[in-house]
Amino acid sequence: MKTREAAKQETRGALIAAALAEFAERGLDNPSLDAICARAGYTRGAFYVHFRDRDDLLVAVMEHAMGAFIDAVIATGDEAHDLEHTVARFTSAVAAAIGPVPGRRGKAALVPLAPGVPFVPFSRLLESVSRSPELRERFAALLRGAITRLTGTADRGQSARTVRRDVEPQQVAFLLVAVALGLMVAVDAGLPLDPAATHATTLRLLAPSGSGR
Amino acid sequence: MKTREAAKQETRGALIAAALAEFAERGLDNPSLDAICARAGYTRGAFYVHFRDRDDLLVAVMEHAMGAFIDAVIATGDEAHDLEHTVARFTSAVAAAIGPVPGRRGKAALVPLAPGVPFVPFSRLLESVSRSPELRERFAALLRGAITRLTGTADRGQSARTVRRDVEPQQVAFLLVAVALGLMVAVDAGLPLDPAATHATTLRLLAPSGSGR
Amino acid sequence: MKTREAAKQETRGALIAAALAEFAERGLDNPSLDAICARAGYTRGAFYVHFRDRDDLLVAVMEHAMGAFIDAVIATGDEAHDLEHTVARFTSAVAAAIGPVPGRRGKAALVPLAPGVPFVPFSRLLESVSRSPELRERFAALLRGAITRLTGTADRGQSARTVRRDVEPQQVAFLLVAVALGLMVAVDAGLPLDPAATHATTLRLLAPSGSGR
Amino acid sequence: MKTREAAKQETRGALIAAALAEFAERGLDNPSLDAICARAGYTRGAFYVHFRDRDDLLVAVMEHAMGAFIDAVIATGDEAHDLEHTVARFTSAVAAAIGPVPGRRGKAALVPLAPGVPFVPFSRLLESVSRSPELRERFAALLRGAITRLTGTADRGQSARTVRRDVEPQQVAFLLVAVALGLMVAVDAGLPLDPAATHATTLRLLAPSGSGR
DNA sequence: ACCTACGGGACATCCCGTTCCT
DNA sequence: AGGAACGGGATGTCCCGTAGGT
Repeated sequence: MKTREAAKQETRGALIAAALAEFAERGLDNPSLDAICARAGYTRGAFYVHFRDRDDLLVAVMEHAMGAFIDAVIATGDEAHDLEHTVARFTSAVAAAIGPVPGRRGKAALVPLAPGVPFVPFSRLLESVSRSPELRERFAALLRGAITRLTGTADRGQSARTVRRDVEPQQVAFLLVAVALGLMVAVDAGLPLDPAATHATTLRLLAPSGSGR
Repeated sequence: MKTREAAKQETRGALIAAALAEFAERGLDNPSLDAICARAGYTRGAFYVHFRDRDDLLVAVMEHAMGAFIDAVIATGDEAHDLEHTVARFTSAVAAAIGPVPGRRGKAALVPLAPGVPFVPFSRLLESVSRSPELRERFAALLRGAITRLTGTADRGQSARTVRRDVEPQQVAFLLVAVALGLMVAVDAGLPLDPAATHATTLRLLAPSGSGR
Repeated sequence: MKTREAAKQETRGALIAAALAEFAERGLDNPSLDAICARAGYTRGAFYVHFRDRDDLLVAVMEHAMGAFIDAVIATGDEAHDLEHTVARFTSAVAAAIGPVPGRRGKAALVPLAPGVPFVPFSRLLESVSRSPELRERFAALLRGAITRLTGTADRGQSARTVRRDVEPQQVAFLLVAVALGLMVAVDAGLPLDPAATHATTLRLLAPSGSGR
Repeated sequence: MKTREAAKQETRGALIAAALAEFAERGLDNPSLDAICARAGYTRGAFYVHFRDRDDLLVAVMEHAMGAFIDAVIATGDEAHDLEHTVARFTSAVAAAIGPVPGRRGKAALVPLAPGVPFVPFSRLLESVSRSPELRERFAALLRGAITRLTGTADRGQSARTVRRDVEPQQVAFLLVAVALGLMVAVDAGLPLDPAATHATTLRLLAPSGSGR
């Protein structure tokens, strides 16, 4: 057969993919392990080789979802040069989170994972974060990273006179992250979001006082 | 006469109280209905007289929690005259949410219900919101109400020149609610919160441009 | 629906019947509880309402088989007037135990239950007897009953001069029961049985010394 | 050189001994292969080098037990010169089977293996016989051998006028084996055995008609 | 209104047989 | 030869929702 480790990772991957699909289609709690395993082409005997229990699987799945979430909502890497771009990005990302799944009225606010991959409701992500300490720490680290990056962005903005200078960059970053999270929650709850207006207002609050307009 | 109705409501209340305690102690999913009913001094037979199913109970319990949440975090009624008070109120409320339960380090960000009553993690509240459409609608209504009130507050602030006038009151209200929700999430995830700084920064962003300081 | 108790007994009966069929077809250990329950039209949830565990079911099934066993092999009730009849009866019964299931070469020596009902290997019966104390006691009681009846038969035989008088009736009865059991085991093990010869020899050993021939 | 083969047989022996001990202590089905292997100081990896599967081990173990059983109960070799000795031997052997294990009241009728070695209940032996065709055949062969030897014994007895001559020696042998097996079953089921009386009655049935007494 | 218990279904554990690896 | 671990399948427990019964 294969080389042990390869087969193992393949099985694990198939289980995670199947779980992801089931979670997206039927919620985080409804799919039975049997259903997930059957979809992956295995039985529960295989499952317990790779995961301690159901929660352990959930953590593994959410680890995937989390990176995508941060990528989409908070902004990644170095391409986020200015605050304007960043804010535009996450407002539209949050807005987009509702759009792509029109058939599912009640379950808006999903976290985009990867292109062509199913979604996971934001509240499910928080739920799993609150369940598993590991995931919790990982989520916190992601938020801290986002704050750090946004702090740099804000700092550069102040140097470039595109951001007002009477507020501390770190506080600005913290608030922006809070806003991003809060928007996810609000949209998840069904509040209508006007991305353009939210974007405009946020930028105006951050703009230097004399900046025309 | 009335005794029938009274006894019935008493049973229902006892079940809700027991559920609240169990939920706070062991999470939203772990406590069995048997455990909850036993704690209330009944069996599941009584339970199904008062609630359609487990989710129905959860809704009832969270309805309680929700009012308290809004009271504590978003501000209620008429006593919130100015934005400064309002913002101070919710930042300190969020901060306070961590304090009162020192023993449970990892499970911060709890929703205060009533004095002397157990707490429910914010993520649990979101979880149940995402589960039940009724609760979802109720939560959305609370947020809309908060936005409405805050819109009024912002509007009055603009008239009184304590709030900058180049932003729409409704957008400000929406963002403030988002910040409040986001802070809950962030604190829930374990991020450190500096209430004073957050408070100060928020107010400065909203202050009129020439407002000294 | 039904009147509680009726439905309960119906379910229990269906499970026992299904178990009996599965045991006869596939052995005592091979059939899974799922298979048995499915055949009865239930799930394992129902099973554990009626039986403590798998062994408990086995006991219940064997209780049925046991009565039939005694009926067929050791002789029943009052119709067994003389030893000749009795011995003829059990030798032919043991011989018959092999016949009716031609397809199953290796699994001879089955216990006839009721007409039109599947069979159970004698060794399976002993196996379950050795597992459950209740069943053990019940089996012992049956054997004691058989000995008692045979003692009476032998006694009457002695009075009628058809049975030799220099042996104690009780010892004769004991030996005859032992022979019956031993024949079952021997046949179960695959030894060829000549019912006529065995019958004749047994009777001759018991006949009075001067009895012709 | 020989070391390979020696080590191999040693491992196999250790596994059989461990299995024997476990079977005697906890039954034929309860002990897991892991438990047996651990007791022998190996893992299941070693096990499957020496045995095809669990049943294969059982056969190997019971092959041991079987010889001892025949030795003790049916009589061996050439020292069994007359029927009186033979019958005395197996009645006392069956009686002895109950004695040596006083602590385990409920589990009488054990098969002595070797001095100082644990016992196996007779029903266990039958159980395994009914499971494995090889073992079955081996058991049948043993019984056939016993019948052959007893036939010789009976024949000699008839020549010596110590056994009645109006019955065929082979039928006598067959019945005696059946009685031996039946006594094992009866004692296994908890019936009280009076060895002396059983012995005396059996002999009298076989004695020539005019033989005093 | 409340209890008892039946029946469905999920989950975690255990054990076996096999396969890769040493 | 022997160990490690993967994957299949069965078992028993737990829990939920419902339906008889008081």
